[in-house]
Amino acid sequence: MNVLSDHWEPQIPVTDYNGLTITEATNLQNALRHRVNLKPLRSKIKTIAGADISLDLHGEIVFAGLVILDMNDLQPIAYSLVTATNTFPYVPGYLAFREIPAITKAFEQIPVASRPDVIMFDGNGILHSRRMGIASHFGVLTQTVTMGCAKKKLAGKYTKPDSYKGTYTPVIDKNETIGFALRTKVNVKPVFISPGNGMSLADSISIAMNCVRKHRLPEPTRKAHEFVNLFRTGALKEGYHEIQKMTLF
DNA sequence: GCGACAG
DNA sequence: ATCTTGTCGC
Repeated sequence: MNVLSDHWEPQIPVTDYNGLTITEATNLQNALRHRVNLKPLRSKIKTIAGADISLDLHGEIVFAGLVILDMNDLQPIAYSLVTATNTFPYVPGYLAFREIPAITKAFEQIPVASRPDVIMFDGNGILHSRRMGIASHFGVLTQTVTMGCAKKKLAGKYTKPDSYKGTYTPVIDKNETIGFALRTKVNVKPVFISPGNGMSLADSISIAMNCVRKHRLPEPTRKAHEFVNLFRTGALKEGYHEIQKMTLF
């Protein structure tokens, strides 16, 4: 079956991009972009996960993970960690092909009943020249609600938001708003927020702001980065784990 | 041709 | 992304 076919429905996510050429990758992005859903979220979200990867010295082994947080207090309640072999090089605009295979593996390891309402990626959603950043790509493949939070701009133009925390400006490409530059900390470089799939532009900026605490990066992405690094250095083990809630008495 | 360029 | 030391500031 050809994944580029218009009639192909994503049931079992395609996660093997081994040997794909950039031209083929571009074609896949152009085929998937029409499947992105940017309608407003309908239900209130209870949990949100951060997704990220970490690489070993040579960049051959991928340590991937998702950390699920309770939306109320942004505390981690579970995490899923896996390793995978690296197959695709890093090419700006094609990050999805490098990270999605491993992240999908980690996602599928989470029991269906425990899967997060939203997944925040360390990268972009539609803030991409073909509107197909890693968050949108993953969201379409797995039919999940996703968004992106990148540390650097990938596409579009924007004016610097004011130095105050919580201010943001639109990132515009071809006369279209594709995301926002959000100041999460006073006098600190903004982060770039965009919807991935299953939510609107307004939803993405709203959720991002609700996930910011004391740091530049929103908690989901920050925790995901922290956990995959603990995994790479051996402090955490592969698998799906639930975190016991701290009881005070 | 030149500048830009997620992780 | 990863490696790497000190330093400035809350």
